[in-house]
Amino acid sequence: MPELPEVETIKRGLEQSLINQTIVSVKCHRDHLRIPIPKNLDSVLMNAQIINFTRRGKYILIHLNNQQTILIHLGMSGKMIVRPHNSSYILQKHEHLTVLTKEGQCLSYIDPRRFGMIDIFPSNQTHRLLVRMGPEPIIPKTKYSQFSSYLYNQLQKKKQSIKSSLLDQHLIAGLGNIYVCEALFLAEISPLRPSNSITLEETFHIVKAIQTILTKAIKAGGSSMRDYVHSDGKRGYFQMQWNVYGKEKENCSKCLTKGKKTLIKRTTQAGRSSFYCDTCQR
DNA sequence: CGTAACTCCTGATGGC
DNA sequence: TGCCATCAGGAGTTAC
Repeated sequence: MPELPEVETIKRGLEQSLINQTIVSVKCHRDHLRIPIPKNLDSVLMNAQIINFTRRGKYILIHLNNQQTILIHLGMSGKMIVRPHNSSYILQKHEHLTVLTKEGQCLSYIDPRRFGMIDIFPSNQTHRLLVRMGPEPIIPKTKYSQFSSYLYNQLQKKKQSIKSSLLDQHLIAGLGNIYVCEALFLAEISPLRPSNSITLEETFHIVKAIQTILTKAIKAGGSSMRDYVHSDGKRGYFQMQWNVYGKEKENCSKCLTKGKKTLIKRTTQAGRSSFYCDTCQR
């Protein structure tokens, strides 16, 4: 389940191994993922040169020199792997797209659960799925106040839980279940709180916590990329130490440092698990 | 308009 | 050991 840091890590990997390369082979092994894979994907990619890669929220954009951009989402189980191409290549299980470059690299899109998507749109436009997306959460310190005001104003309009709001990509881009749980723990805010009960000061804490957790995760992802040939987002997760996510019934680390023993709780919100410490998080 | 439920999918896990 | 039920979850879409 790649979230912003994993997607960023993958994007950087792709950047380092594929930029300026020319696509000479495209093999699509399936007609749809979450949405149909465009029928003209082959013809758009064929002979195109890759200008660069960007990321927007959890989407990766591949900008081509033919005025077309490829939009990629990894869903929950998607990954992209780049490796040198050789003739003994064996198709991976759930590999839906294979792209070869003139320079000898092989890019594979693999997604067992097929919640991901691949689409094409003209480079001078914004893809419809990106139009209403909220701002990127990683910002310079000088913009924390401005961002907090924006977020606070949005939260004031919402009755749903702060947990659900932070997962809403239209409010903030890039956060998934794990990082929302962790950010709320750092900010000492209960995931159960109604969004409109969060004060401006608390919003500021949340904004800071999001910065901290995402920056740390990207760093972990970057350092865990053995070499840029592999663009496997999961590796980033493995390096991270979670405080609450997946830690139901384990001791809260923050409480332990204060000599208290509190067990992490798990609850379900909007069909997703939330993990939190009800002593630290209020 | 906002919110919640529904939907897609496979692999891992737990109970019997 | 096998089989079934359950869960995991991103996010667009639909329904209310």
